[in-house]
Amino acid sequence: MNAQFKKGVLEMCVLVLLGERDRYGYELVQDISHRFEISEGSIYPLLRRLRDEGSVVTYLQESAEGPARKYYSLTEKGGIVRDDLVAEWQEFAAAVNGLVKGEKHAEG
Amino acid sequence: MNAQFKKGVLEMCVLVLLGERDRYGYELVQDISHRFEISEGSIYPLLRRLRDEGSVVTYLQESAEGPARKYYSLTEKGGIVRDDLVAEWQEFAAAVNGLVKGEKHAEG
DNA sequence: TCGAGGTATCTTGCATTGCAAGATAGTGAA
DNA sequence: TTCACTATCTTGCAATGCAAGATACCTCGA
Repeated sequence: MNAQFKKGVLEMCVLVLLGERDRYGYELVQDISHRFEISEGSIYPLLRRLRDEGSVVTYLQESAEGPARKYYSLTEKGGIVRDDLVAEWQEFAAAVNGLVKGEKHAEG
Repeated sequence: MNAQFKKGVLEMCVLVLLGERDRYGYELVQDISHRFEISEGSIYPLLRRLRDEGSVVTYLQESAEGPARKYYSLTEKGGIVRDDLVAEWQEFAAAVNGLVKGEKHAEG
C-alpha cells in the first residue's frame, strides 16, 4: 500500500473513529488495519500530536488482558477539525476521481 | 487545500493525464489546477523524477507564445506504474469512504 | 520456572513529497 | 522600457508515515 496516499488521511480517520466512541491506541491500530495497512509507529506519534493540539483528551483505564489502556476522547475542537478534514477529503477525492475517469471539469 | 492529501496522488494524476496525450509542464500545472490547487514547485521536480525513473520521456518543441516547451510522453513502464497507482488509489479511497461513512468493513 | 505470544505504549531517525520563494528567459502589448 | 503572460528550473523547508527497537503486563503451556 502506497504510504504517500495515507498522509493526512490517517489523521482524519482517527478523528472520525473517535467521534463514534472513545478508543485506545492499540484498538485504533486494529480497527484501521481492517480497512487498510497501518503501523503503530504512525498512530502513536499522531495521537500525541492530536492531544497537543487539543483535538483529543486522554484517560487511563485498567485492563485484565494486559497493561493499562490510554483512551482517547474527541473534544469539541477535534470535532470541528474532523468535519473540516472530511469536507476537504470528499471534495479532493471527487476531483481526483473526475480526473482519473477523464471527465470534463465543471469549474475554471 | 490540505497539502498532505496530495502526496502520491499528484504523481498518479500526472501519469493519467500523460496517458491521454503528451503535455508540457506548464500545461499540466494548469490542467490539474482546474481540479485542485497545485503549484509549479511541485510539478517540475516530480516530472524530473518521473523521467529519471523511466516513466516518461521528453522532447522540446518551439512555441510562438513564449520559450520552448518541454513535452512529456508516457512510456510503457509509465503506463504500468499509472495502472498500479490508480488501482491502489481506488481501493484506498473506497476503504476511507467506508470508514468515514461508518460502514462495517467486509474483510478481516 | 521459563519462554512464547498477545496486549499495550512509546521513541528515534529516516524517506518521501508538496510547497514557497526565487532565478532565468522568451514574447508581445501598453 | 515596463509589464504581464508564458515557460522552465532549483533550493531548502515542513509535514507525516514507517521501520525498528525498547519497555512492560498478562496468560498459557512445556
